Amino acid sequence: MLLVTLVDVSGAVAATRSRSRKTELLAELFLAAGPEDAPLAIAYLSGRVPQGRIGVGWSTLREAPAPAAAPSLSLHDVDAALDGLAAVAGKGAQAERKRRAAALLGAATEAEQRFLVGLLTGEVRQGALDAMAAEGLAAASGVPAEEVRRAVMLRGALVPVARALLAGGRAALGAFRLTVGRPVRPMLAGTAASVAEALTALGSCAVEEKLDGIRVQVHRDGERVSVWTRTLEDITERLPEVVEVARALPVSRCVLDGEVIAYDGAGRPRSFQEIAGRTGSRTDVAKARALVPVVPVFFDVLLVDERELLDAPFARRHRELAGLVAEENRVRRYVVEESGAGADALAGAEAFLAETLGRGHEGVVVKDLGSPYSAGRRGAAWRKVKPVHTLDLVVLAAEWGHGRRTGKLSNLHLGARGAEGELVMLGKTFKGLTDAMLAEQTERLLELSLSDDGRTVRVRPGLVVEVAFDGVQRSSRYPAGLTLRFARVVRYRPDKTPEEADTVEAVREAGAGAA
DNA sequence: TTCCGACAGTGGGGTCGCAAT
DNA sequence: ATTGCGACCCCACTATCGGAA
Repeated sequence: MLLVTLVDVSGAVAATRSRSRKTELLAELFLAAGPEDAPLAIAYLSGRVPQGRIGVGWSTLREAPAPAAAPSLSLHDVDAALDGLAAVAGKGAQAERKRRAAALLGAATEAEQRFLVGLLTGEVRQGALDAMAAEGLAAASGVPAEEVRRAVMLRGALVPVARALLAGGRAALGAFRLTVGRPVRPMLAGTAASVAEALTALGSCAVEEKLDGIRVQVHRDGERVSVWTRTLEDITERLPEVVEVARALPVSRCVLDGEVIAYDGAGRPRSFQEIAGRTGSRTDVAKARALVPVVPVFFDVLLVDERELLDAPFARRHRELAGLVAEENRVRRYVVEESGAGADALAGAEAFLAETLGRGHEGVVVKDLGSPYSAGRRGAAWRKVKPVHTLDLVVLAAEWGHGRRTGKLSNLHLGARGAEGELVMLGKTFKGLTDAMLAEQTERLLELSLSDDGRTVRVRPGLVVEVAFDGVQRSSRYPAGLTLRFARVVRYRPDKTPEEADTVEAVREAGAGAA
């Protein structure tokens, strides 16, 4: 199949907002590709490259060569070029990657170049990625979408499922079962504004500690142990402590879900930054381990010996977990039975949240005790509750938006008042803004404009915004040495002047309170 | 008819490893 | 030794479609 065929379909998918139409277009293309080309077509149209890390990003692709006049590239040509790129390493790698990328782009037409650049920078913006591609695959093969989705969740990837389905038909999906040694997509949590809201939504539930670390899925088969992240990266080699804990469990096979954290000398949880640094270290694991030893803390189990538990209710899965894993390697929890739901249960759950925060953790996750493990879904069955802080900050500048925000000032630079009354930048945010707010802030900020370099508009201090955030973290980027974690705009404060905005000192205190 | 679950889009800061400077 | 880049970790929120209620 020619790349141009796929690029045309991507354009058509982007041009319609109807999801059912997108699904039809994808299905037609997958059928046309045939078993030979469909895996590549599906990978590219779901915004992925099979090679994974290829070391090519925006910077490498900045200056594209003149486009080809006529399309000639096939999907296999692209695949071969990406194989070549992925294999480049060592001295001169940057230049060699640039050369190879330019050769590929030079063989592509203008439209093909745009698609390839988007694909390689993770910005295939056609309003249909992984989940829509799975829908398209289901439509193309005449198999219920639910079965395709489940197979993808259990295999952890779409392309192998597509290959099997197109070659072997619906019956081939039976092979995709929970398999020890092969990770499934983890179940994710939705949010709730308060414990009360979560309890009302869920009935019989467990309120569990939410730990601020790295999500891990651990598989053990005999002496063989593997550890994966949320996106199913294999990090077994980096976390020997986790392997040791798994090997010591009194079973021969199991699949566990949990979080890796670290404690300081006083037994308080260390910051996310420290844990992430440790988990990311792979060159000298022994040294990293000595500095920041980690501990796995599990909250779910998907398989024990021959018992597959994905579809078992959470209450049953937790009984299995408690029988398998020592208390110090399990999250603390507070159980609310439906029969006991009421003021007492709410008070108990809220007290548990307060204790959890007091121990230095992030918040709680409230989980429906009757729910199965919905691999890969941001299930309504799990709801996280975290405290939110807010401050009033001054807009110092704003960046022009991209995509659907083109022509609107979007990303706000936020400042607090310093000791001398000067404004100190603390970070940026583009979150929480409705279309109406985007339109209004664009107009107001342009009135306050001091300069515009085409990317960033600097403004006179005038606009004050109420910003919500989860906490304060150390920063090497901003002058005060700190920045807000997950900042988002709640509302404008037209009633406040920049002189009435919060101070850096107040931000620091909010951070201390949050920790 | 209205409501709500699921998706995609729009990006944020920190950290590590690698190659270039 | 420092810097730039890519890739990954954590993530919040809004708009929209289309099926459920």
